[in-house]
Amino acid sequence: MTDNERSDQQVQEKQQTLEEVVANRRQKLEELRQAGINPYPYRFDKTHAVDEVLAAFDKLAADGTVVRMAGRMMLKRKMGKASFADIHDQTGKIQIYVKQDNVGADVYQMFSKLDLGDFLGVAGTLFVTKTGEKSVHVNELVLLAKSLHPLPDKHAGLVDKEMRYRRRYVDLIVNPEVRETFIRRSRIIQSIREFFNSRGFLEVETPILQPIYGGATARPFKTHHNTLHTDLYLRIADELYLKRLLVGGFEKVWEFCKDFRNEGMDRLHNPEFSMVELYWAYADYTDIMRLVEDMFRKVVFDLHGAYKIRYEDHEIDFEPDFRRVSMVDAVREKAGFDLIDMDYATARKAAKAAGVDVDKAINWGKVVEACFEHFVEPTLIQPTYITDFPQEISPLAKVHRNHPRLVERFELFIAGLECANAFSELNDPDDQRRRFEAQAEAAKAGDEEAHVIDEDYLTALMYGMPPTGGLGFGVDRLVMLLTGSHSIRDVIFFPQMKPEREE
RNA sequence: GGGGGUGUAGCUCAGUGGUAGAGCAUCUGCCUUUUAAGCAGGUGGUCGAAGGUUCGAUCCCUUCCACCCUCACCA
Repeated sequence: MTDNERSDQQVQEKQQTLEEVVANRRQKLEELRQAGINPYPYRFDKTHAVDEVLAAFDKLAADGTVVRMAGRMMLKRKMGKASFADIHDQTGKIQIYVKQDNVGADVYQMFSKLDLGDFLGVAGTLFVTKTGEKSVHVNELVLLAKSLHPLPDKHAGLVDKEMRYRRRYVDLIVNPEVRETFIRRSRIIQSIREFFNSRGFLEVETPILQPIYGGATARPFKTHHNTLHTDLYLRIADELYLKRLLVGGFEKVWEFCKDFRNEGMDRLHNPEFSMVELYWAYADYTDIMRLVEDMFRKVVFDLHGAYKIRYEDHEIDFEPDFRRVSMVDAVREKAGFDLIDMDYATARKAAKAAGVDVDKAINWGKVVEACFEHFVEPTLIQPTYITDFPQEISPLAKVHRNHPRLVERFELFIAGLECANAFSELNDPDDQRRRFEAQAEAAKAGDEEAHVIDEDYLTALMYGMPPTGGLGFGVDRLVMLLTGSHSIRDVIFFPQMKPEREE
């Protein structure tokens, strides 16, 4: 080799930056095409998934069955004229053994140049190596898709959280536990659907684009319809539409809904998130409590085959009846004072003396809520229904049958997380109008999240809505609980991120 | 919005007031039962961005950007 040739070779060997690695893979792509190989063929006849092969390995190996498998090459160990490689499919990974004698020199030459990340299809028989690894003895090998972008470190994987969220597809390739979390998410959703459908609830769909938002207290995302020349809002809740369906004569409806709230983001909040809402005519909030308990037990058991789970250092048991305690009683237990008969000023004084921050508690209900959050909420580890909320903080719930200051409402807490919210729904149109008007006052006083008056909804109530129990729960939080995830971002495939800046 | 942390090669990470290192990936060679294959050799960086201090900054200071944690806010 002359000096000139040597330096040419060194120039050609330069491929350090990402751009150059990609360029090198493109070069291989071109070489494949020159050799008459389509690097992106159309299909592959696959007979077995990895888990199927591993489950029936002994029999398939003994029979000499030819299996046809496909997946992404994640590791490659080349030893001259024979190689091992690990192929991953959705169900797992398996080792393949590619020997020049078996596949032929041309195919082996091609295989030698394939990169980690390429998709392969192989056909072959099964055998166990000297070291005991279940493997595929490949007789036929085809490239199914060329990968141009290198994968993260084969051992350390991808750790950087920003990259994992922004490029979830890479996260999924290299971090198998992420895939497992999302498979569980899917199972949970299936289990919920089975439960409600089996109880005779009709799964329905209601608008995401709404002219007036409502059903929750939150700031909305606003958009514009060009042809109608009108502003629209992405829904913050489905409640008011589902209840219109009860006016219309449906008795048991529910919906899996994506809701959107234009608020802060943290480990429990993503601007777009999944809820289930459900409405049940002729039922009240005690019926809903029984329903929720049954649903949680089914979902937990379907997923874990047991009623006990672990979450963040707690063992949580779904088998016993969920505890029920009213909000003021819960505060009395922990704080030692009883708010139920105090007026606003007295309650506020008592709360302040106990160290509760009541600066923003503008009425009795808000004081009760502040005391509850201060003293009680963090202590609610086992599934607990907190019932009978103050009226001021519950504009869509019916007044309590035994107490005028309270409404028939509960929230379910598990592991300190708020996991469900339900009422005996307010169906008195005049009372509903008064509650909306109180919200409008609050909005005027600067509450950006107060309810807007929805005249059409009030009209619907005037036609008459049966007594109804209603429920809402956050699907993402339930998935967090059941998958041991600390952040909502770990149970949403593509959580909201700030757009990357163009450099 | 407050506080704390992180940002160095494609990935995972060391490191230093005198313009940088490892492992993996990648490239070349050898190797027909390896498995984080091995062995030998090679390439690779505007040390997040912009200012400042300094003879000299990746390191010290300021500001900014992104992400993480946490508190606050928030059905």
